[in-house]
Amino acid sequence: MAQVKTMIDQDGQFYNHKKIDGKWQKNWIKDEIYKAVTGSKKEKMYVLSMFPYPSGAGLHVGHPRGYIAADVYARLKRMQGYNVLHPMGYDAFGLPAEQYAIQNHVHPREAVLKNIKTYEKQLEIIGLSYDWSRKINTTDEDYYKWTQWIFLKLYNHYYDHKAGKAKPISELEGQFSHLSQADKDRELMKYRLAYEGFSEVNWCEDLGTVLANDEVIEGKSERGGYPVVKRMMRQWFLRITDYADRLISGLDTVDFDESLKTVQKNWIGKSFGHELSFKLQGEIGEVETIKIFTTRIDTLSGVTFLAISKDHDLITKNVDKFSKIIIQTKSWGTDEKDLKIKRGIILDDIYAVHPDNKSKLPIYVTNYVLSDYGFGAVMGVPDQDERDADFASVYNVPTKETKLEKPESIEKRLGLKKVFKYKIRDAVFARQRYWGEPIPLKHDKDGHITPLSEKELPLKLPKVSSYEPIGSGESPLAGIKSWVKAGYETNTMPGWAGSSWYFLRYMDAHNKTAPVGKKAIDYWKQVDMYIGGREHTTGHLLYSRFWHKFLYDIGLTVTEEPFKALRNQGMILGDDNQKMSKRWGNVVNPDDCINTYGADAFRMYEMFLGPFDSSLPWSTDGIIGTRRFIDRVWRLASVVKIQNEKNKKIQTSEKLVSEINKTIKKVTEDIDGFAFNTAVSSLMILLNNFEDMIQKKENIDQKDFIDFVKLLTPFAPHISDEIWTIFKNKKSINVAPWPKYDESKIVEGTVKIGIQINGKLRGDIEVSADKTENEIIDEAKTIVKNHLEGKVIKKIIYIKGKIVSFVV
RNA sequence: GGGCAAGUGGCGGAAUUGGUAUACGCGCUAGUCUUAGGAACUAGUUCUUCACGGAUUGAGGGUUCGAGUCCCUCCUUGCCCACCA
Repeated sequence: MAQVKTMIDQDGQFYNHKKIDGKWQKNWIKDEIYKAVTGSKKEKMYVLSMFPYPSGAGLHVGHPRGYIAADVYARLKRMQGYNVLHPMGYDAFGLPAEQYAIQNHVHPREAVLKNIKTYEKQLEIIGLSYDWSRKINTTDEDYYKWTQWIFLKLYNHYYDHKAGKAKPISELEGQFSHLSQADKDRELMKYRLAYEGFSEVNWCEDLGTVLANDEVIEGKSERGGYPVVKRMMRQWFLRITDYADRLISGLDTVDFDESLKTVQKNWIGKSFGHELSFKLQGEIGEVETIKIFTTRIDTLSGVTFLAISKDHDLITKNVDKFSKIIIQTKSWGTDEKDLKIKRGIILDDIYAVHPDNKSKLPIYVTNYVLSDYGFGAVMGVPDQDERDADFASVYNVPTKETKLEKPESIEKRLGLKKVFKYKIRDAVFARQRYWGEPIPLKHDKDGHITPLSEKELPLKLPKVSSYEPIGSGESPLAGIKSWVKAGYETNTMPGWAGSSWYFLRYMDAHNKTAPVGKKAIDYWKQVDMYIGGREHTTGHLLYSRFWHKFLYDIGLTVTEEPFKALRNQGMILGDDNQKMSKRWGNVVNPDDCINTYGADAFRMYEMFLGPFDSSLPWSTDGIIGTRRFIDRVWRLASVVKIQNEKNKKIQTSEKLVSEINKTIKKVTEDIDGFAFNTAVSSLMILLNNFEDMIQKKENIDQKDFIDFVKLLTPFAPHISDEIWTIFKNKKSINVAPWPKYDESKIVEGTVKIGIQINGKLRGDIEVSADKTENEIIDEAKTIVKNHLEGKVIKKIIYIKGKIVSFVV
């Protein structure tokens, strides 16, 4: 190694990342080498990182991990000759910007633009290969125009379950032509994929606003600790439940993590069972039966009671009769702790009849039956169901031994239907807030709703004097006279609206006549590789899949699924193994790391830390390792350069050529498989091999060295380009062809294999490729002859290239 | 309570999927060069033992010539969902 050092000293040069990083970042933009070309003859490859919500806090070292991985992948694909689309943008509607606006009395847009600026500066110095010409921002009018457009399409379509796809609502209008306008509106609303309805919200009287679930802690507002109650509120919903089956079946066609698929399937929660009506007897009113859903119809003989929720029709349609019960149930808490205690009230003078044995079954109003699943009623089988048993023991309901029966015979006897039920609920698509897309609908005085025409889009957010929700719990839009007078909807869209289709917009970011043009969607089709956090599994990812399927139905997209493959990154934790947060004071800023060690060392370290999908603690100490690596590559480059200038004919040793070919294979496969940490480590091993050769005064052909630099390029694009030019190459190494390996050169002359006796390692042996099995075994015997003395060999196992094992 | 992961040196982790455990990096120890070094380089570094040797992948058991890897029981940690009938 002494030789290496001397040469460096003569040059007096160390790698100066501060100069070189910025130089190449500028060059790349100037030469537009990362620009994706729609319609190119090259094969397309759409690599996407989940776009960020630009918060005021900026990036910490955990955020870029996914971006860097996506970038490494995109750079590999580009070098492999693909036409790569790798864009970036911002998801900027939502609560934090609005809070900031309220506190600082500025327009939320100002906060958003300020934060985006910070983000962009931080992203820039990492050296990511984005095509910035396609940048989007969900709060731009040119963008949210199309979010509103999609909403209108949802409003104007229904789901035809026979055809298995969405169809125009106009097809249904004929059915209701005999009705009055108001009745017709009401009927159609039951079919629209975007529909108006009511749902319970967390209402805080003192704050005069609706709160999200995570803003409520133990029945009190997080801010101020004021009481929070449930209240019904007018909302908009999207009928995602109509797509439940396709959202499940589509999972079979995509390359996602199996555990993630399971989470989505469980979230959708499809279960198979039966519906059954129990006749009521006694002092019954309007309601004559209680309908239940069960997945265990085979346990019917064990039913000893019925349990219904406090919102069941039987109660709500007999308010006078059950007024006492209604008052009592109101005091039942809804917190986790309250729900652990089973509560119930028996209905007097009224009971259900068992369909088989005609026994009288008591009916209880309980807190453990959900009102919005099944029919808000269950048959109680204490003998079989733990929860029913739990309840029965508290209220002394008798238990009956269950004789399990074949579902088919019960179906036949009672004439039951098989049905499917889903856990997933229709998605609430309205927020009583200012900073979101206005919902493009008009309410007439008589209650009739008129959707805006496409020409009227975008419906722009009006200026308001205050961003606080108004005291009625409605959004600030309800406080604007002209807005209300015009009849515009005062709810805005939720934060996930803009993010449910943004990946389509990148394909054709400046299209004025459609969300995405025909030519662009036909070429790009779908995202080939999507990278982001696992926390979006049941939110963004499910909603995007839903929207995409709808857009497919109406002919806008050309694939059923938006994302062909998905990879999740693990979280970067603080060095105290806790989530990085200001609260714990363990936040590490990428800017400082990059400033000290350079973008390449930072990028490599992020990838080297550990497996991409596992959560790992950050330790800035370790980054010195990848920085040393960068320095050593730099020194090696100057040595190789001098060697090649001195000698015209240079041949790299066979052993090193073999190592290079091995590494080409390994790095290519590892990046494809998102095993970045082992890819980096194999680059380090190869560098060690190069240095060994230098130490042995062996020469290295610069062509072979450049192959190594190419392997390095996806991880460390700056130094790679700098070395590339030092060796008098033109353009950028980032668009140079990826090296290919030669399988025949990987095979080494000799292999060391282990010798085992009864499974214990007792020695090893150097074997050349031309030796036969018998020769190897005989040689092995002599090596371990001490261990074999006086023993009879019962069996010999030989695994080529791995092991010789003697059983004695 | 349910589901899903995962337990390997002082630390982050690797192991061709049943075949030489601890690659690579950090840290640490010693040395070289240096006015100096918290720089760079060289050598060493799982534990135990002066050594020969022995032990070792959360614990215990099993299958196998051979187990970090497969099976069973238990323990621990992390994440997600939580009364979905």
